[in-house]
Amino acid sequence: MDTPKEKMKMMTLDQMKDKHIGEVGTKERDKYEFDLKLEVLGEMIKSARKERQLTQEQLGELVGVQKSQISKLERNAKNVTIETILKVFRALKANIKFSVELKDEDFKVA
Amino acid sequence: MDTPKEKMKMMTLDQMKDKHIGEVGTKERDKYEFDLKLEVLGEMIKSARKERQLTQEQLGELVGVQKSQISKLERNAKNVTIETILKVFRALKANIKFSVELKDEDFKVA
DNA sequence: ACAAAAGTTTCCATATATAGAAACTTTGCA
DNA sequence: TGCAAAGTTTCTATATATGGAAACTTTTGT
Repeated sequence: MDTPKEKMKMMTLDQMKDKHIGEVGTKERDKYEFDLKLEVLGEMIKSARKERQLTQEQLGELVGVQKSQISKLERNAKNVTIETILKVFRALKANIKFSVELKDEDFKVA
Repeated sequence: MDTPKEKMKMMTLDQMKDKHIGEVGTKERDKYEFDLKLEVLGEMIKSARKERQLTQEQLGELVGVQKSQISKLERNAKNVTIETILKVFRALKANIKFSVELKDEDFKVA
C-alpha cells in the first residue's frame, strides 16, 4: 500500500534517530510560526506530536496525563494556560518562542 | 543569510529593561522575541505597556479590568491563560506570534 | 468485514485563574 | 519633606481549566 520512501512521516524510530543523530550540528529542523490564536494552538500541538510520531496516548504518558487531555488540547476544547502549553511542548522537546510586535500605528488613549 | 535591515530583535530581559530606561520617545515598530516562559511573560506585558506610555490603570481600562489585574499579570502572580494574554496584547495593539521548533536531538519513546 | 488502535466525548471532582474592591506601599516630584 | 500618582497586596467570589475514568466513535490494517 505504501512505499517506504514516499512516506517520510511514517519512518521507523530508528530511521528517525539516524536522521536526527546525523544532523547534530543543525540548529533547526522543523519550525512553525503562527499568529497566536486560540484556534491554532491545538493544531500546533497535533502537528508537533505527529512529527514526533506519537499517539495521543504516548504523548499523554510523556506529559503525565491521559490521552483524553491531549485530545482536548488538540481540539481546543479549553482556554489553555501557559503552564499547560509549556508542559506539552517540553514533553515534545520543542523550543517555543513568543514574539510581540507593537503595531506601528497611532495609538491613542481614550 | 544576511538581514537587510534589522527588523527583529532578540533581546534579553536586561536589554529590554535598559531600553526603556531613559528612552521614552521611541516607539514605532518594536518587536521582541523571547523564549516562552512563565516568568518572562509579565515582563513583556510591562515592556509593551511602557512602550505605549500607559499606566497600569490606563491599560486596565483598555483591557476592561482593574489596575490590580494588570499588576498581577505583570508580576506573574498567576499562570495566565491564552485568552488573557490575547486580551492584553490586543488592547496594546500588538501582533503576537508563537513559534515552535522541534529540537534536533535524539527523541526516544519509552 | 472485523478487530484493534487511535482519537473523541461525557461526566464529574478539584484546583486555580479571573476579577473587583479596598487597603497598603512605593515612586516621583515640587 | 510631603503629597499625589502609580503600583502592589489582600480578601473574596465566581468561573473555568485541569484531569481521570469510561463510554463512545473513527481510523487503520489484514
